[in-house]
Parts: sequence; C-alpha cells; structure tokens
Amino acid sequence: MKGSSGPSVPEASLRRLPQYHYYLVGLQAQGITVISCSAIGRDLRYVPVQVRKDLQFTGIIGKPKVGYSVAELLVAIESLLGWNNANEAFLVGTGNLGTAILGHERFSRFGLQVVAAFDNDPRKVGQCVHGKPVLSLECLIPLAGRMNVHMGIIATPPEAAQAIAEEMVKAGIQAIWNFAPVKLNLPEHIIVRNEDLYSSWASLSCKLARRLRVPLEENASLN
Amino acid sequence: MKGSSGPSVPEASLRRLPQYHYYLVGLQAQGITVISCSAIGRDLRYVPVQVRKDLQFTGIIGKPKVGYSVAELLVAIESLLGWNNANEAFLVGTGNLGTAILGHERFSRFGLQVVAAFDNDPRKVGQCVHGKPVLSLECLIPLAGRMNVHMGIIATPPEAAQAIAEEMVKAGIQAIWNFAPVKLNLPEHIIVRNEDLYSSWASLSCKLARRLRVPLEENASLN
DNA sequence: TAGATTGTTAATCGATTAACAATC
DNA sequence: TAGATTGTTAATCGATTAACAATC
Repeated sequence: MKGSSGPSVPEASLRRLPQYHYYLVGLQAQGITVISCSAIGRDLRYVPVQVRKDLQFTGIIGKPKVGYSVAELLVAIESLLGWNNANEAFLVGTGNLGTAILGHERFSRFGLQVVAAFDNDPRKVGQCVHGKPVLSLECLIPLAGRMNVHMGIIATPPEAAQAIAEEMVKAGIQAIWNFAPVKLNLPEHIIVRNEDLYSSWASLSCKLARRLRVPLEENASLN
Repeated sequence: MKGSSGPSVPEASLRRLPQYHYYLVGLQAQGITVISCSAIGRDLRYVPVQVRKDLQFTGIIGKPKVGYSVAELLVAIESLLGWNNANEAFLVGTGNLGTAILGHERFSRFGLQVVAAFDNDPRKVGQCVHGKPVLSLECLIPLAGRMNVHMGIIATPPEAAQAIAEEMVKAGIQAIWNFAPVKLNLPEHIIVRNEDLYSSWASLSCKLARRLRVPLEENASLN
C-alpha cells in the first residue's frame, strides 16, 4: 500500500524533474507552448524515452506528433514536487553556509520559506541575517510546535548535527535537509536528505586524479 | 581499455567512500586501529557486504576474523579519491554561495585549494574574500595557463554559468564543479559535477508533500 | 494519408543483496 | 579447533534503453 497519491517517483526521476522545470520556465518565457520529448532530450542531453518516462510521473498526457503542453507540465511538476504551497522551515547554524542558504531568495519560488534561524553563538542571537531573525536554540522546540513547522535545515558543524537533528524530531519536524557531512541516526519515519559536499567533491576529485595520473594519450578512451 | 589505474569506481561507491573516510578519522581519534565491515555497516547503516564491496576498490585486503586496518584504509581512500595531493582551483562568482565555499577551510584537508576567485562586479574585484583575492574575469584564462590550474568552481547565477564554463575550458581547466542549476553543454572530455540544490530540494519537498497529503494513519506504511 | 511522436511492453545493464567457500 | 569475518560468485532488484504499436 503506497498511499493515495499515485506511484512513488523513483529518486532518479525526482532529480531530473527540477531540470525539466527550469528548462520549461525558459521555454515559457520565450512564448513556446508545446514541446516534445526529443527536443527536451536534445537540450538537456537525455534520451527521449527517458524524458517521456519521467514526465509520465506528472500524469500529463502528451499528444502524438505534437508533444506536451509547457504550461500543463509546469503546473504538474510543481504540484508533484510540492512546490505549489510553501513549506516553512527552520534553519540551524548561521555560519558561511547557513548564511548563504538564508540569502538564497530564489528558494522561496520553489516552496521553501525559511522563517527563522537558530544559533548557539550568543553574539549572533538577536541579530538578523538576510532579513531572518536569529534565535537561541532553546526556542526551537516551543516555536516549531506553535508555528507548525515541518521542515528543518541543518547547517552546523558536523559535531553538532546529530544533537540538533534530535531536537528537531522532538519539535515535531518531519523532514530534515542536512548539510553537515554526517549520517544522522533518526527514527525511520523522518525524511532525511543529506547534502554531502564531500561526496560530490570525492567524485570530481577521483576522476580528475585519474585523468592527471594516466598518460595523456589514454584520456580519449577514458570516460 | 580503462587506463592504468585499476577498474573505475562506480558512482554509488564513490559517494559512500567519503562517509567511510569521515567515520574512520573518528575511529582513529579514538585510538581504534582495526575495524570490521559489520561494525562500519552498523554505525553507517549499510549492509556489511556493501561496505566490503566498496572497500575493495581501495585495494586494501582485510584479515578474516579481524577486519581492516583503519590507517591503511584512510591512506587508500585518500589516494583513491585524489585527496593526497592538492588540486588548485579557481572559483567564479563571489555571491553568498561562492563566499561560503571560499570560507570552508575544511576543504583544504581534502585536496581542494581555491587559489583565486573571480567576479564581474567591479566593486568586488581587488578585494579579498576569506583571504582569497577576487580578480577580474579577464584574468581567468591567462592565469589558469600560468598557474597550471585544472579545476574550476562555478557559483554564479544560472544565466552566466554556460559562458563561464566555456571560458574555463578555453583556459585549459579539465574538471568543473557547477553549483548553478543549469546543465552545461561542454566537450565530452571535460569532467563535470553538478551540485544542483534544486534537485535535492525536490526530493525532500516531494516526499514531505506526500506525507502531509495522505491521511495520518497511512504514514506508517509509507516509506 | 504519411510521418512524427507518444505510450507501453520487453530486453539490457548496473548496482545491491544473498549464498557460500576461504581463512585467520 | 570453532567461529567470526573476509572474498567471491550467483541471484535479485531497479533503472535505463530498445522495440514497437497506437495516435494525431
């Protein structure tokens, strides 16, 4: 039993959907109203059938020989991703990264609204960062309940992340976006997304090291 | 022909290796010198055989009934990921995100050393951000050649990303870490890693929307 | 109509997991 | 030795791609 909201979207498709979204917004700005899988695939470098499979999860039905309605797709993707109604979120940790996230006003267009930030540094508490109040960590639990916040963002040093996450769970938060490079140990039902920059860096760094290590002539045959 | 550096590591393992690394550093700090797959798996929530498969790519051979040498694993992972010798990198875009990356001094421990930042805002050029000089974009190509820099980080608004990436390629840069939410169109041989925060956000947001949409009783059976 | 494009079923591919022999 | 743990081969699973019928 998968609930009443259709089949669950595979992680891989979920990662591509925002790319289609960004692309479709661009098309709409150019006044283009219909688009085919092959055109999307050409511009975004995916095979057309993959685009088709992904778009099927939106429930939008295309017209053979014509394509899909750009406007319909946009609405459907936003609805599928939950971007149509705002998620209010708390952010903990107002270092460099936390500050950057607070300042990224573009997020608000995609349903993410950070309503308050938290820090344990008394010099920061009481200040505003990018227009958001920085509060003491002790306020997190009482405020989350009162404001009915379901989402938490962790941008603390790794050592603090687990404790903060547990606080968030106690506060009734259901989904956590974790920017600290630690695996969080939390109850099954909490939705966690780890944004591990070291993992990404590893991928890049490994491939470059490989490239620089092997003789130049071999590079062509390397992927 | 896959080059002379052993079999290429699958992306999925590559993403887990930094997690093992972080975990092993912690063990070493506690004075633990050997560790088994089952212990790693228990703490990091992976099945032991997966840990074993991943660790095999390091080339380190464990001792049955004992486990793996923590020190050996650390050295091997660092070498595999190319973290043992510094990659000098250029960063373009000194907005919130670019500033955060520049300030993340922890990266330098993992072989990433940003040597210069670039921006097209004349008010920023000539300043320093987190100790790194901000230069005019025109300096990128000549400097990259002279300093032999192979890595570029893009932290610009999406509209600028493609043009910057092309500049980087002209400058001889071989690997690009792209934080702008656009698919870059570049020659095959350029190594690109997209750090698309919207993709991550989509995954989280979709799952939370689903959770909040379905009746509470069904949540238990939802994953 | 003819041809391009969608929708769908089947085949392929790669990654994860299971099973089990080898070893300290 | 007995038992835990590694290393490896085979089975499973899911995602991608190929093939083809349906449709405007």
